[in-house]
Amino acid sequence: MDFNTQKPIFLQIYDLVLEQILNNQLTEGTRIASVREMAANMQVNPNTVQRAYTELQAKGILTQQRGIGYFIGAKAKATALAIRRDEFMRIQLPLIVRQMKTLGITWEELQNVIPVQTGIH
Amino acid sequence: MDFNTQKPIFLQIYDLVLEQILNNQLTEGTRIASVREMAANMQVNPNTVQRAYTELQAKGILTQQRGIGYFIGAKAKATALAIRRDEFMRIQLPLIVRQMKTLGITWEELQNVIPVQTGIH
Amino acid sequence: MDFNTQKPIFLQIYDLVLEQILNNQLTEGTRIASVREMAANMQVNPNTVQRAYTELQAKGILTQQRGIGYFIGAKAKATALAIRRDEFMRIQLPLIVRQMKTLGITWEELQNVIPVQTGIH
Amino acid sequence: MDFNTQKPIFLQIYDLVLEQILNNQLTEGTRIASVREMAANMQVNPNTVQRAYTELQAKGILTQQRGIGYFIGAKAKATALAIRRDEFMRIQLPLIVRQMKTLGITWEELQNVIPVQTGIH
DNA sequence: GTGGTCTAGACCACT
DNA sequence: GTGGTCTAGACCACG
Repeated sequence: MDFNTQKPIFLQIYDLVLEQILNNQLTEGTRIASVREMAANMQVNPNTVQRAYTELQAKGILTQQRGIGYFIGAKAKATALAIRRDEFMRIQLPLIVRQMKTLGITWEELQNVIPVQTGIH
Repeated sequence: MDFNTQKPIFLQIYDLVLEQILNNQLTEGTRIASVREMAANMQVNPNTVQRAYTELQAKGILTQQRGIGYFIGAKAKATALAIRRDEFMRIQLPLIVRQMKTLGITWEELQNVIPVQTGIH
Repeated sequence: MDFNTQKPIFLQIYDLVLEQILNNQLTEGTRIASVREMAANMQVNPNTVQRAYTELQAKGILTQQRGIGYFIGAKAKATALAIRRDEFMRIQLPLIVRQMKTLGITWEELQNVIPVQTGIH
Repeated sequence: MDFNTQKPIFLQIYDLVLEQILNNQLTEGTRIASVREMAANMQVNPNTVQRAYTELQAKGILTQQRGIGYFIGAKAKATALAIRRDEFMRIQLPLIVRQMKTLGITWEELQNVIPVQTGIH
């Protein structure tokens, strides 16, 4: 976890789980670390993890079995992908396009820069 | 101003000024609305405008003449463009690329969606 | 059992037994499944079944014969009905009436909707 | 607030606001008590109020103006009514119907009891 | 002043 | 053991 950024910790955990589902590191039906375990792993207060899990549950990514723990829900991967794509297309993309216009950056220019960046990492 | 978003209002003003400079709506050497005027226009607390102006001044976009007001600095347009491009290329672009990868979005797909969005404006 | 609801599992079992008594699926004097059997059937922790049985015993619905098992008590059906009716009339009905008032739902409207719902079962 | 019930306090506050909107005690566009004010009124921790407000905002009942406070949203009344009606019809009504069946309570019986109850209160 | 987040620690119901 | 709620108190960004 990155404690020195603007992004709330609970959101960082939320995103982490989503990403691990998209990466197949967490597969549908498996149990995810308990609130307390995750809190210990992340060096974070259990309440903070709780909040992330609650939001994930509200979106159908996690399901809960009482007294047992949280599990990756069925269709979690599809849902996660849909959520992310929607966010990207609806919120981020328009901002990007608008900014490129005012800055006079073209798509061609962009695609020339990208190979350099992705080649390094 | 959009009061119902997460983006701080002072940042919205900051961005607005930058954009107007890039659009030549504000040209170098002209006087920009006073803190109070701008606050009245925007239906916003003067403190908020003050903060935006202060940050713009720190970046050399605005210059202050005490008792007279704020002026668009020399080279403001070039500076604004440099700031924005740098931000975009160094910070935003890598995030975008990374996200597109995990979401499986291609550049071709993106360019198909964009005309629809930009066609509206 | 429904693990994904807010209703405690032990209460779900409690309700199930009551309902089966009212439906004559469980008749007075018969032996009910042992805690372990029921737990196995329901895919549930024996403690959970135990709790349901204990509460049923406290209300006189079940009687326990040590070393043999639990039995449906004499007058179980009458008791079950009394408990339920009392709960319904004293606790639930006033809440329902109050809510219908604030929502502007009439009894006529309700009875139009119900056939649709009950027609399915 | 009722601290001795099963119903979480934050939900009680949530419901209270919804009810006051339905009662026209809170009208669209007005500012609702700040988190801290409400917390003081209710003798409750600010975090608890915060949670209620956040959920209300997520449902579009409240809107937020940064640094100013929460306001009753446009269409709040209609939304509140829709939420409540949906809950009632989808969740509560089927339970009621099912219970009436097993208890052998008829609608006629019900409507005879109700005038007595509502007459008193 | 406003809301937003986080921690530490507690208590509770449930399995 | 599990999660759910709550408190007290703190710190922060924003207006």
